Amino acid sequence: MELDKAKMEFVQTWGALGSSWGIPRSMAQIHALLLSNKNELSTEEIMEAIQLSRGNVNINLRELINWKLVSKQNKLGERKEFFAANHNIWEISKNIMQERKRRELQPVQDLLIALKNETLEGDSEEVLHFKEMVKSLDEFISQMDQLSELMIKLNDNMFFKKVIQMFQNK
Amino acid sequence: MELDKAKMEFVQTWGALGSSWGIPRSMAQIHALLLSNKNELSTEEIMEAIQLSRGNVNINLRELINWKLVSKQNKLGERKEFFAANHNIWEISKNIMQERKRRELQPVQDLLIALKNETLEGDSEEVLHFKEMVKSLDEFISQMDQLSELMIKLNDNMFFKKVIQMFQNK
DNA sequence: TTAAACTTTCAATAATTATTGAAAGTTTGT
DNA sequence: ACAAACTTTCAATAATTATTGAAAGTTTAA
Repeated sequence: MELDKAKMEFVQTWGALGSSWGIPRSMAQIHALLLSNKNELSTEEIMEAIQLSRGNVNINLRELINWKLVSKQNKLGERKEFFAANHNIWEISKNIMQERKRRELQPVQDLLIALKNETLEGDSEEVLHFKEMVKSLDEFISQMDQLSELMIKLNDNMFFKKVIQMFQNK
Repeated sequence: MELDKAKMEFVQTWGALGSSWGIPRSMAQIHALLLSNKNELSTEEIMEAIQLSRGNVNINLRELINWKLVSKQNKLGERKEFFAANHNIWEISKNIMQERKRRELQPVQDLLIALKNETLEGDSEEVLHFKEMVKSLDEFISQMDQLSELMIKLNDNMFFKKVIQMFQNK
């Protein structure tokens, strides 16, 4: 198969994945294209490769930079800007997790904490149940949070593998 | 604060979270409502509480049942069906993870495996980079997969906490 | 200081996805 | 067999979200 065809298949599939997880398809596609390329690409090259408008590419590149998944590069003697993906899979996943946590999980945690501190009026058994639910959700989220922190620290591939193996036989 | 008000805040926030993660807002809202209630609710009660149409509630309840997050219940002497959430947070997260893995991650894994087995034509350095990228993504996904399997096994709260603590000081 | 090269913005539009609600379908009791 | 009670379906519609593209803005070099 032609390399370029393989790249485009990856771009499509990665775009679909993003899309079903609430990431704009174009953003995920641009990310996939940059991941596929060792070298940095210009806005024009991205537009051409995935058939997107200039505005779309511009906005989504900015977002990818916010997420720390892509960085701007300058080429000697070239006026225009080039873009390259961060190719470290651990950093990629760390940055995606951090960003989504901050944007989308934080509001939930904030509400759960607020609800924990509220005195609720109503049928006492129902109040008890609700409080219990809020508490266990909050605990669960905290634990996932800790687990993700842990994973970030354990970004040494080998060590991580060992940890998993170690507990796999439990 | 009134219990019902607290419930509705939770419903709204949970709905927004779902929405930003590619889960239909109504589905997440219905789930949140059922989580908030100890007792099972009828379609009518759900429609009333969240102001949704009968069709919407029906379809999203079916989906929640597919995801194993909700079950149908019968009440003695009542003809209509009632619905109750699974209240075990570990099972909830396990089921959500499994479902999303199956639906959305599987196609990516399939593609990555296919690409690993392809012979690619093109500039050899670029091919090498692309192959490397595919390989490390595939490895990463497998590891996350294993980690999630592990977590499912470690659904004993206490033990899980210990594991985290154990490595936290690393 | 000019103008070409390049980037950014954002109102308009398109595409996608979710929701409605009425009609059709099913089940149950008499 | 009937009809009331209830559930399901799905074409039409609404809501949301993403994308376009042309105009405005910026930077650079001569």
